[in-house]
Amino acid sequence: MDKKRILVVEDDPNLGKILNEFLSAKGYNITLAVDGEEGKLKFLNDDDWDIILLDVMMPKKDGFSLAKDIRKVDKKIPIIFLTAKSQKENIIKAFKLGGDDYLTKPFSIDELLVRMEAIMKRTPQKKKNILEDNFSLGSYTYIHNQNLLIDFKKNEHRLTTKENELLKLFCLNFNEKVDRNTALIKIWGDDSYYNARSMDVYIAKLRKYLKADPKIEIKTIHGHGFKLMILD
Amino acid sequence: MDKKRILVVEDDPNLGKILNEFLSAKGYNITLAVDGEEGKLKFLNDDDWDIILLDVMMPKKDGFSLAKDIRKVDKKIPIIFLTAKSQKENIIKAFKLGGDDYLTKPFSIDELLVRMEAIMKRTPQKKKNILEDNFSLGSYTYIHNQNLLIDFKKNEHRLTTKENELLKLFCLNFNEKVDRNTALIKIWGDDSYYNARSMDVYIAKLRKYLKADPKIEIKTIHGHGFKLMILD
DNA sequence: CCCATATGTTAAAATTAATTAAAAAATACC
DNA sequence: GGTATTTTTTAATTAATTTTAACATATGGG
Repeated sequence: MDKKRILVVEDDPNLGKILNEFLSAKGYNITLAVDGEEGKLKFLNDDDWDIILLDVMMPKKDGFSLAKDIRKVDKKIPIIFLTAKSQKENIIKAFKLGGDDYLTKPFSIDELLVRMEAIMKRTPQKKKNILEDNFSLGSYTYIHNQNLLIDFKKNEHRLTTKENELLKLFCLNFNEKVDRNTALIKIWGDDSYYNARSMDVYIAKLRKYLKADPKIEIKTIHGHGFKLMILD
Repeated sequence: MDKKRILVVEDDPNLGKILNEFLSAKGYNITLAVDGEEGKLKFLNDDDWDIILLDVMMPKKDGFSLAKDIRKVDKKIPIIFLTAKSQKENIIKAFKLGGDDYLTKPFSIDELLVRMEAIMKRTPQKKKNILEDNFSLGSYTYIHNQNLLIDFKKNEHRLTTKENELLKLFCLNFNEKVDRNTALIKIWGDDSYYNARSMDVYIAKLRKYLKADPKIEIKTIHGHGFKLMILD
């Protein structure tokens, strides 16, 4: 089984080091970021995190603000806040922002571990295996890391970067809604009007590629986004 | 609308009363047990709890022991411990027993609420409000995830997103009242005047689609909402 | 029975999405 | 380094969906 991947965003190098060593020893794969902006970059740069630990007070971008940005793109990834100050309003705010837990420093690292595990126990496994090699999409085969979409007659479509990122996002969220904004921020970096129009063009392209199998549909959810699904 | 059901096992009558009143006011359905044994009986006597709040120190049967018994029967039901003493070993033990959170008295009741909601957000809904793929609606067949309403002559109506969400909500609550506000908040996000008028337009559309079968009716409950039902 | 309010219905307006083509930008090739 | 090719973005048009508006009708309390 793959190691779970944890993004730790923490500006205190001591605590960062402790977390890194302890959690690595427990079999996790740790990535450390030392401020909110670096945390955001690392988060966006990758898409198979299992959990995120966020310091609240940090340079450049605080943990609450980062959590808000993360939730725009990913509604489900577990987030635990680690913080020095623990006023009641802050705790409530942390959960309202979509946080899953809130620990006040200094905390027991054993407690952090069991709390992390309790949350992850309730979090559906990421479908990273689905995209490991060949993803079967109706009568198509999709090999995302070769940008290849192959139909049942072995005709190959070589996908461009953007086409591939979009299709990959849909496959990772197969049968689930993908919000327009989520896709725009993840793939284009921001959700401006013109990027949205550009995405619409790519949706049309993907639909054209996929039309040989009438059972595959990129369904529009008006005002929200899209859903890749197979009809039966 | 069905309320979430909470089993509170707490021997302190004051705290029990506070929890009952507060959580009831927040729209939950509370059942109170005053010791571990009563808690166990009430838990076993019913099988659609949404979350369990357990005091640790209680007469007859302590919270840890009760949690252990509950986990023998149900691996998934969320459990939150509420306790006066907060030694590190106890916290760890609580989570090792399958607990989902651990609050030390006195705790903020608002914090309890947001923590409960954070856990339940990650807990799959009970099956009872999941619609079958092909829902038989009088002489129609409704395939909600394809936005299709098919009449007995195989004529298809492709429903728009809003039409579909509304019909789906009615089918989930077939033969039961759906409040206007419930529908507005679930589908439109808020219950402003114009959204309400918009919903009325959609009600008219659905009635038009469904008029081929005179037995199907979206009944108006003046001042409250609607009820989808079949006449006989 | 009246009246204020809620709901029903239809059409027009506004918004959002789909599609196609052309322009611009990026990349590959010689 | 310049040119051809591919990819991406912008633009313009069309289509679909949703909201607003205007007016009709029904309901229930006083």
